Amino acid sequence: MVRPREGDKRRRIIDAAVHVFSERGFFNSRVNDVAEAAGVAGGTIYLYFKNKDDLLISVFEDRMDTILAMLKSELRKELNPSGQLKRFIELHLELVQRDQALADVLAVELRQSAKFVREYRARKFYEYLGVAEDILTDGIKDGSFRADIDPKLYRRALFGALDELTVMWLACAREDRPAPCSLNDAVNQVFNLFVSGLGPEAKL
Amino acid sequence: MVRPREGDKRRRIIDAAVHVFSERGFFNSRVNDVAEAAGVAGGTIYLYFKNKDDLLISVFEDRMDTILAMLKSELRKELNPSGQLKRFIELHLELVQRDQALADVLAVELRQSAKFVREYRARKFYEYLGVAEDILTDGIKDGSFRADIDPKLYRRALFGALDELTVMWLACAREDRPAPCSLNDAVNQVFNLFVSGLGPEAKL
DNA sequence: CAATAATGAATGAACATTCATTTAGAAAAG
DNA sequence: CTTTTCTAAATGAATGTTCATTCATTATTG
Repeated sequence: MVRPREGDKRRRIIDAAVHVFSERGFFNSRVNDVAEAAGVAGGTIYLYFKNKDDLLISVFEDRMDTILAMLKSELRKELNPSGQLKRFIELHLELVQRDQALADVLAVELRQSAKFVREYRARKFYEYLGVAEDILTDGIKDGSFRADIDPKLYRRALFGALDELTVMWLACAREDRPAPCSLNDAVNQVFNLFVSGLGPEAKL
Repeated sequence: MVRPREGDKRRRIIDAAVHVFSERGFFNSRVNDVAEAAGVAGGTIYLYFKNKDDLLISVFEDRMDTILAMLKSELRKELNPSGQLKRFIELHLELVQRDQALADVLAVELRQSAKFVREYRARKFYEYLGVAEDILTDGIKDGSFRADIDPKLYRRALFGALDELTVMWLACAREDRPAPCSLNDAVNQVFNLFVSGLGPEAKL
């Protein structure tokens, strides 16, 4: 059995793809751009990926594996649903700051693949939503969240809110505008929104 | 002066584009598909629009004009920020049900144009966000909303939540799955979320 | 020297856009 | 009221470019 000659070429290609896609956008990126960035010949991409769409989807799957593992392990350290919710928000927004290229691919570029949006079932996206849903149902069970919410709907609302903030943040970064607020502020605002809403007097 | 031969061709093309784009997706739609659907020759598109991207952006602008006018006139009928917020949510989600093709173009297809996402400043999108922001600041001013929220952030969270619900709804419709809940339920859930949060005991 | 990995030049399909030509209606002329 | 002329509007076949993808060839390694 012949091993790949150097390092994991598949990994190198995926890493390169994150950066190329986030810089030029998925549709403006040539497969050869990714190859070049990975230090590999154009045709080599096709030894590891079926086509350009498959490469994008593979980027998604690869990174989501890491994110989901990290997310689950971090949430296990939180004792109650409220703390988990806060940590969930924090981890989502932290990622945006720590790895803007990845955030851009996940929040913007992925939506540009018809394959992804329409055909491919993003099992790992639903897994991410599932983590949020579990926090909500646990919270309902132990009385820390009201019982009359629809967790399927709330998990989407939560994801949508975080995703939109991500897009806003990325737009600022791309245009060298200052971030609208600190990470900590954003986490607190979103957490407050979801726990207390707009109501004038917060319980806490 | 020679008038256009029949009806407003520009309008016919825009109307056709909404349907073609929502059915096949922006990138899978040929300019000729739109022309055919509009009962017009391929080249005619280019008498009214600079290019394919410009057509997409024109669809956006055209429809947003209508939506913004309707939105503002409806909100004027509401007496307090709370009522306005509820109506805002209602109108957003109502549109998704009433005109799925349009909702799909606004929530999904538009994100597929690099021009739109990266270069074109969607003034009318910010106008839409501005309407939400005004509701929030009015509410803070008259004491119905807490003063420690960041309206710029909350308006995004609100839009993001509604947008994500839109995407969910459209996915269901496309796959002939039943809607996750009634329009009324969704409106109440989102309104409750934003006004009262998840806290176990709602004020109301 | 197999057997597999990698290469990158060549291919060909897809499609946005162009533009030489045609059409239709308005005005002018008779 | 025809007929002719004129011009903007419309047409759609042809163009040209842009890549994703392929595959015959070369390199590597056990």
